[in-house]
Amino acid sequence: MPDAEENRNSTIMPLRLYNTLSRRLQEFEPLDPPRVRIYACGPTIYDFAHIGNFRSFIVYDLLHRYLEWRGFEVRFVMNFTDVDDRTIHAAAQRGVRIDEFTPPFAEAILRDADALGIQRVDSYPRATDFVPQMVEFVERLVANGLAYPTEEGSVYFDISEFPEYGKLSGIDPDTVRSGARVAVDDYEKEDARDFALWKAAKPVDVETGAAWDSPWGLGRPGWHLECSVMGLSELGDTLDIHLGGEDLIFPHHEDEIAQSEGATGKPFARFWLHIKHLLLEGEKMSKSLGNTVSVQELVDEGFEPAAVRHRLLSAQYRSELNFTREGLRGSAAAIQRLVDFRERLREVPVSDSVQGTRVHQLIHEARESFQAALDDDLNAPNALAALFGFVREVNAELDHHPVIPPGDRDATLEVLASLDRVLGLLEVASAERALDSDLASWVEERIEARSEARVRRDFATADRIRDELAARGVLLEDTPQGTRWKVVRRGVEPS
RNA sequence: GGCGCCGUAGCCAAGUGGUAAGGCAGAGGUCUGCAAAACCUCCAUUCGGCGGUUCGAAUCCGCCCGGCGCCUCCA
Repeated sequence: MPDAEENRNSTIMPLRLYNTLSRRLQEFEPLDPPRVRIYACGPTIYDFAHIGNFRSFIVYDLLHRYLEWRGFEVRFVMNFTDVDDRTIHAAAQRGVRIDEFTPPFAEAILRDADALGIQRVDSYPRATDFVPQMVEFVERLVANGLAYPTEEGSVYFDISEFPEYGKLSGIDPDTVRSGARVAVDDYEKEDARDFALWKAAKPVDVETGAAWDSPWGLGRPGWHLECSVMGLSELGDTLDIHLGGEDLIFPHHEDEIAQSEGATGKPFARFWLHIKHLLLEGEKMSKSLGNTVSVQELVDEGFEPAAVRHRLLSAQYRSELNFTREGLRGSAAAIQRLVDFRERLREVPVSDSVQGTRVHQLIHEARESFQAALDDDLNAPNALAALFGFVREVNAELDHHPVIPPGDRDATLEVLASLDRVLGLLEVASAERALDSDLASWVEERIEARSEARVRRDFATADRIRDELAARGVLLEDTPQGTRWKVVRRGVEPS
């Protein structure tokens, strides 16, 4: 049975999401059901992404998967910012053009995203592909009296013409502290709070290929403008959901609203969701502190991507997540528990002539609480609790029923797969555990030798073989159906 | 200075008025040649501290302590 149909029909409770705009939990219903249009602020591709970026991307993915599981038809767009101050300066430092400089970072991010089981979205627009639309958009704002060009060839948004400015962040523009960061701005705005839509080209922009012709001369789009134009171009005037990191609320998203609504006269995004930053080993992680860690580095340390995924899902997206190695080891164990559970089900002896188990009841309860958890503003920790509670209960049933009806087994495997279409944990773990056949046949050969030794009751030999396999990361389990084996990777041991 | 968030067991983390989910780690037990896996039992009379409201508070209010975010281009 397809999830979408089943879950949509069984839906009693609405999905509620915390909307930064209203500062409340709100029932989510798309403008044009069952279609949902989502725009997520993606990374600026001037460097490799760290685990903090991926917390956001994992939450984007959780929402994406859950909406689909819920039966919505999702169109999901995430941009790559490939022209802004940072990409230009980084490219200039290396003496290359931005179009040579940025692509490898986008590729690296997608590679890590794939490893973490983040579903590819429908479109990954790059700002540089939308410059004509951006110019046109700025012209509209100027025509609407919301923007003004300067003599040097920049165009600024005039926030005094947009009374609702501040409605997302709650910031009153009149009280914005005129701080050091404003002072470094070397452009000629009418008001320090106005923001650049279009920036007159500087020599470094031209050198790095980051300058385009416009009615105001050679220049380049401002960062805020890029996201508005990509979002509107790809999804239409009103988005159902706009996603981003909490740091983007102000000014980035505030400015997106001002521009977009100023240009279209329609609400830009109905729901704004913001993902809280994570802590790394109890400390703020940032490039300036030099304590960032990447997905690849964690993999090199011996952690599996499925464990990283589990850890990133282990806190609700609006609460702080303390990302630690110790926690990651716990996640690896949790993943192993799931993998073992599925394996146990796949191998459980079945017969039509035995009494049924409680699994149908357990399945019902698990689905209910799983959905209730995610309906509650994507409470992934509670969804995980529902899953693990189910695993424990079914394991207990299996302990009491060595043989079960095939329907019980199939239904259990089915619900496991269904919940995992949202969580993606088994999906990622399975991809990781695909083994080369050489290792597999060697392991099979050693197990055969060990089994023979056990039959002879030569346990010394049997244990030696088991140790030999363990040294290669292969663990054995003797079951009534014979010896099972698995490869485990739990990350580095604590020092 | 302005706006806002958080502090729950060894670790991670749910719970926002009715008497503390889940995962990891740990202890004991069942099973096993021994293990592993699985299951069972135990593991916070208590939720940073002190007051207050209430029949009842981790949950609401106040103060204090500690940690943190944003305030013009950091997910």
